[in-house]
Amino acid sequence: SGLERCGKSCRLRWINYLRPDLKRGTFSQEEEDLIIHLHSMLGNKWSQIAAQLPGRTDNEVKNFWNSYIKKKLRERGIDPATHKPLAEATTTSPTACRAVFSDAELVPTTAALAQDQVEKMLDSLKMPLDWPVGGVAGNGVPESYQMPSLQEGCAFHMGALQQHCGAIPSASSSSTLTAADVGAALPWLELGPTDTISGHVDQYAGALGELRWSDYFDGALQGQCVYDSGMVDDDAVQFDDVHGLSSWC
DNA sequence: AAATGCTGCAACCGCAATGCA
DNA sequence: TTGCATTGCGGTTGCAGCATT
Repeated sequence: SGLERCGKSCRLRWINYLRPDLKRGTFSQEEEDLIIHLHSMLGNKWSQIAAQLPGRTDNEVKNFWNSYIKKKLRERGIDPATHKPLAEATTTSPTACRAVFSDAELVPTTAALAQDQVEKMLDSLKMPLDWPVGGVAGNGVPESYQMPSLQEGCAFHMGALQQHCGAIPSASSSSTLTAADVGAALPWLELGPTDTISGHVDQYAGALGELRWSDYFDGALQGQCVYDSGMVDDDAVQFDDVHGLSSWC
């Protein structure tokens, strides 16, 4: 054609349009699910998302998100930016503001957490608890807490933890997770000497490594998934602590 | 048939990171 | 170390094609 393209423009056109290995055509349901899943973990990291989709470019993924998925999620009452129900932004009701967590935000606890460790954790997080145990101090703060579901297999909301504890190793960095990482990220765990915390670290790292797509609960009333049922992986990490964590919103 | 609005997507823009002489 | 070119990336725009009025 008579179009004049600079080198940069040519390169871009090759990458996004002319490359022979591009898949083209509409996105499959599997690709759509994967994009939503990865976006919940990575945000607008289009190149990283596209890297998991053979034959798709970051530009294509970005356009697909902006033109289709975003709209679809909104129609389902989900905020595309946060992957949480839109209702959350307009209400303070504890039952209505239940978070929609992605796998990346969930880290299974260990059975080894002692009750005093749990209490310490909840206290350090300053959670507005709704299960105080053992009376209330003069300042109105419960003296101790009960977290019935904090047992093996339940999960924390990583976003909330991150606000209080700073950087927490992400799933993508789990391969390099060390005891020091966990200790630095989760100081409230007070895991103890190195030789005794390896089990915790292994479990933490292992759980991160096995995180999979699933479990987007709105949970407010029926505990149902806010996304299509086909997008749920039944083998996903069990998340059974929605009740308590809902009060964090 | 014409005007207007909407949508999808290729392309553009600007910035940061990287490579290299 | 410095300066320039190239590459990578994410946000945004322009526009063709389609739908609606």
